[in-house]
Amino acid sequence: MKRQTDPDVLLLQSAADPTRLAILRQLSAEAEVCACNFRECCEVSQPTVSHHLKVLRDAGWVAGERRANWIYYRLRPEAVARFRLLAAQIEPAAMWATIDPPVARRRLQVVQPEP
Amino acid sequence: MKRQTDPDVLLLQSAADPTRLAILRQLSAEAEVCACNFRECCEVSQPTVSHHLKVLRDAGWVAGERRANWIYYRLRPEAVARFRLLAAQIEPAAMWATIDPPVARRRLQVVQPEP
DNA sequence: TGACGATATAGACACTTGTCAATACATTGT
DNA sequence: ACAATGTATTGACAAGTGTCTATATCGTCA
Repeated sequence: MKRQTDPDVLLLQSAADPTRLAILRQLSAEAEVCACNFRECCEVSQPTVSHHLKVLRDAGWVAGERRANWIYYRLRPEAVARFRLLAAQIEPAAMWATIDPPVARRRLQVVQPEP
Repeated sequence: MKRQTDPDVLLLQSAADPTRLAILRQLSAEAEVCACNFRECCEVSQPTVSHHLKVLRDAGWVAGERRANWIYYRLRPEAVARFRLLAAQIEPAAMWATIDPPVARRRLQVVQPEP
């Protein structure tokens, strides 16, 4: 497969799973959630929760803080900000971009992700 | 794997690929792109481009219009809007959500995706 | 009609991913 | 030190994904 060094792709991939999106939604509603509570909203086993939390941690989406036996997770604002920036960049191009005649095979100015 | 009936997950999954994100970015810059031109920005074969365009079409991200031999693709504003709504919903919860004492094992109010 | 170019589909293959059971690790309390 | 509880890791497996080559389909033009 293609190497995915693009951090935006990583951000999207880590969010693009039912269980992980449920975790992100829960963290949007509660600010701080104990790891032990994610089993309820996701209906998966404890190791699976742990696995998904690791994916989200590695992608920068969440951070966990240990308190006694429990680890409380929260959203990382940097990831949220990056995600919103990405969402803002995906938009129908302005109308003036279509005025040139539709010439097939013309050379594209390839779009690059933001560093 | 878990069934993914959640349309937001579908939207994310279809965007979470280097080639497809490149396509979406190109369409954000150009409003209308001939299918034949995507090979340049993605460096993949023609069938692969076609495959990814199908994924994006099925997810509602893009629509193609045939003109003579060529098919011109553009972003669908509905998908863009849905994506932005999703991005707006993922956010660090408000501070007042943390005032209750951190009780492990408390019952969660499970967050559901918007219909 | 037939040739040509653009796009889509089919099939195959390597690789990745999500899941679980079993186990290890960490922290608290007896 | 030991038991109990929460979390992480390991290893295995089925299922999904991205890519290609080969081929089919669609539209245009001579």
